[in-house]
Amino acid sequence: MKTEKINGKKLQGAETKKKILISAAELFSEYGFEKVSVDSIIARAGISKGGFYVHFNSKDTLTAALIDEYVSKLDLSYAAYVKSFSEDAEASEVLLSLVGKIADVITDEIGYNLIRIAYRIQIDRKAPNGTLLSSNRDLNTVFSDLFRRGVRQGTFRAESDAKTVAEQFVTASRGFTYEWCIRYPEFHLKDELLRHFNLLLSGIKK
Amino acid sequence: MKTEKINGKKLQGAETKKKILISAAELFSEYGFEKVSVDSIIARAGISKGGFYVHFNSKDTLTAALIDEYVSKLDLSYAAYVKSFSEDAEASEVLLSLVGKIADVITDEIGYNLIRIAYRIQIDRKAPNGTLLSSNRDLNTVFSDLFRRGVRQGTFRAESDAKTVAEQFVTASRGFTYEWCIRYPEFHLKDELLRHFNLLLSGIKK
DNA sequence: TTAACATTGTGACCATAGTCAGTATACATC
DNA sequence: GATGTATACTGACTATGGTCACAATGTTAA
Repeated sequence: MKTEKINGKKLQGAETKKKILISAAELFSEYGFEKVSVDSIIARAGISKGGFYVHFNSKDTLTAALIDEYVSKLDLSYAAYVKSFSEDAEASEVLLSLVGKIADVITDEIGYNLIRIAYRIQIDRKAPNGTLLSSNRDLNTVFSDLFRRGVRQGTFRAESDAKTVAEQFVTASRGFTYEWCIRYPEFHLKDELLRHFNLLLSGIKK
Repeated sequence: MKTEKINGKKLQGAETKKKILISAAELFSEYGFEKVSVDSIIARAGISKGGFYVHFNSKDTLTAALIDEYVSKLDLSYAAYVKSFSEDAEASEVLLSLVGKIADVITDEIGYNLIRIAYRIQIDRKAPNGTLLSSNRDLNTVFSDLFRRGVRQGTFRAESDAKTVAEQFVTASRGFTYEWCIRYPEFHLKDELLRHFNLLLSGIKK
């Protein structure tokens, strides 16, 4: 008597999906994301081609799910990082530290290969919209909180909406990360990001 | 007696390459960039698979060459656009107009599909480095000239190097265009670009 | 002239992502 | 219990980008 008979078809499906995710994760960590074929994943998971596509619309969808899982852990650390500063710390200084931290995480912890694949998948749009984008939602909040702190402290202009400014911060960060992907290794992400945010802070006009 | 015998092998090769480019351009305009296979290109060009790969390292390389050809024409118009303003025009106003113009060209003239493919090819890095990036070199000059004008007019801070600032402008433009690609059609490129450049101009700090 | 070399070109072949008609099984309804 | 339906699953098949051993032909040097 099999467990799936007791627990129903949906549970069986969920277990198969988990098997795929585990097999893929293993293979990816063994051979790297780009060298793993769908065939090798299904071979290890012990299922058929068609079975794979019951659970994932594409190889990219699976990859996105795994990357998302991995990256979302790191993403949580941003809020913690900001909290490690004193409440009285200058918003602009915390902001620049955070941006530096983001650059470090991207270049050192996540790494070029993973980021490049994630950014390619996003532009191909084969993975469900926002699987990878959504991980930046937390970051959005962190940024808008920091902006509000600056306004409260009286050092930031209060003209703009915090949410809008935060979105621009995230977009700029992602944009510079894209640039890093297409210019790697010449483009120094941390330097350029900090330069840009410095410019954003002080402005160009007198 | 064939012309290629008179003019040598290299000319023969060049003509084949041209045949490929023309066939591909025709097919792309008939069916759209993504629906054209290498097989259909070589069928129309009347050559073999191997012959194709003598002249192009990948399908993306060919596509990049065609996109580059198409886009480089449009790119020239930026310098002309800036020249259409009076020399005395406020640098910041010309800058914002230019950014708006760039957004218009991207969204209306080049279009979502082409841009997305170009940006994907760049991230895949199968096309020779800079085939598409280089088209922004002119834009770089336009931006740095504008920045210098602002400094000369006394409205811009003179702290930064014009070349560095211009690079940031180009990077930010490209970054926001990437964002447009992954968020299309929700993300409004022109609005967001203008918003960002406005912020860059006036700064966040008081 | 001949021999070595470089370049263009051929087409069979491979790798791999994705499709689809059909099968099997669990569950709901009568 | 029979029937119908939804979901999971199978595996052969297709589409397509790319490779490679080899052939043909032009070029250069002895």
